[in-house]
Amino acid sequence: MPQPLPGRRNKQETRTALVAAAFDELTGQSLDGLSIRRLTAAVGITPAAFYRHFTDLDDIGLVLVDEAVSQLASAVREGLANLNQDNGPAVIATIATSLSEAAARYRPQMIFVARERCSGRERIQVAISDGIRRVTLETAGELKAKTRIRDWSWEDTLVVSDAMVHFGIHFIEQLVLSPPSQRRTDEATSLFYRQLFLLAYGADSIGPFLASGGKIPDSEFESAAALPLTRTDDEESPDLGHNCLSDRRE
Amino acid sequence: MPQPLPGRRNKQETRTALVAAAFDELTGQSLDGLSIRRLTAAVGITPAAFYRHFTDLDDIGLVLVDEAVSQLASAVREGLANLNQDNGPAVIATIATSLSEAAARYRPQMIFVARERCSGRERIQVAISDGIRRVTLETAGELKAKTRIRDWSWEDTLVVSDAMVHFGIHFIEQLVLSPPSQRRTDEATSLFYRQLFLLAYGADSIGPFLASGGKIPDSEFESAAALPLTRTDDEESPDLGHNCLSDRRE
DNA sequence: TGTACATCAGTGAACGCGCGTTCACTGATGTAC
DNA sequence: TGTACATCAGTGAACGCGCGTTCACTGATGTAC
Repeated sequence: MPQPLPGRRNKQETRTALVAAAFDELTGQSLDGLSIRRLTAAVGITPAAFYRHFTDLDDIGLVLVDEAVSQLASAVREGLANLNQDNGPAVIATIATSLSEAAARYRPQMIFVARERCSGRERIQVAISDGIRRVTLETAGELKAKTRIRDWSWEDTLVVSDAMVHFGIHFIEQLVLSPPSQRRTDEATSLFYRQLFLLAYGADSIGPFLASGGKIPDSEFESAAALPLTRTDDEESPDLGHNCLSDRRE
Repeated sequence: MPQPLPGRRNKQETRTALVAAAFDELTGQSLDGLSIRRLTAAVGITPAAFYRHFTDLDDIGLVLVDEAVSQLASAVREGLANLNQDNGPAVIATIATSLSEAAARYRPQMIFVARERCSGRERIQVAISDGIRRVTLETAGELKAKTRIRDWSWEDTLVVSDAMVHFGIHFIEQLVLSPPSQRRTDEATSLFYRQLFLLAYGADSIGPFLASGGKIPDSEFESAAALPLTRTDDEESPDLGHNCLSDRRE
């Protein structure tokens, strides 16, 4: 039975078209401004038909989040693929290339992430934050697996991966939120490149300090002093799994 | 003539109330979802009266940007007030304190900045980006004036200040975008604190490298290679002015 | 092969609603003389 | 002090519009026998 199910003629196609049209519309406005009527008009169906596919705007929004975060995660994963501690500049260049390719190829998806990351729609915002969190965790896993950071605590590693991911998001935002221009692209790329460099230098510089039993002095910063900053070798991995991003729901 | 102008009874008061009500409404939704009718109802005037004060939603939006960016800039300026190269941890703690105080005191304003920074309303987005750019420039000026970074080129200094500002925005976003909880606040503070530390270590570590005539190798990163990374002492300050943020329009 | 039936993606009309914006107006305030 | 006048923040009714959602329906498709 390779034929489509009875009566379900092109349901999946229409659904896909709706999602694509949504990304397209959201290139120029926020989810709050999306309208079911305009969306269905773009796909060539009646407004009422929308409800055959989604229960409401938040429902399709979560699908958008899923796809967008997924593309972001792929780009990051690709960028980190040949992470190692020996050829820093090349690794950083690879990361920058992966992200800027993703920004070009999946521009609507990246715009969506940037825009709705802080949106007022709580479910959407939470879903995106969770996705980014998973990317950050995976990045931390890669750092521990492949760089000198491997001796750091998970917590300190996450400080680095969070910084990397946010530099990356900042980079993508710059590439994607105004009409692409070569000059702006070059500037953003150069900025991202140097920021990762700065981070690598910082981590390298703190690393030996920690390894020699040192501790970043935080005594003067009372309210955050509760959290440890020392090196720990035997710490448990957080609820991560190195390919936590692979198990996409289908 | 200390009395109000004829007929203008409480115009300024009403206007202020509208702005306040707008920030209040925008705590839970984006500018795209704001309605003139709900806004005026919150203030206790008729929808039509809105047009005595603003021409449309974008118009009041620009006023919101102005106030919000201004509060952000004040917080950053306060945080940087006693920057110097000798007591890193204390300086970083001061910055963190200033930002988290601003997040608590001006929560609606900070939410607005976070949310509309990538909004689809171009004029709003550009206005916020410009504001953040000014904060970044001012931060760079402070770094050059008060830290070891003073020997860096403006361009490289901006790499550091941009990173600092975006860590700061990231920090504020975390404090402000979900209901405040002590645990989350502590975690975000600790993260911000360590990220600035990492940056400081990175800058310190690259600094001597540059000062000894070194150059960060970027030969493997062709597309960004056009931009210089060497130390330059005689470079012109960019269009900045150290108090470029002080000349608010009244 | 032919007929009766089930499925279900999409239709089209209808609904009530909140929206932005306009307009002639009101009435409190202050000024001119 | 009193009167005529100008100013203008706010009114309230009205408008046309696009919105989300509902509902009984249609008609193409595939299945049972």
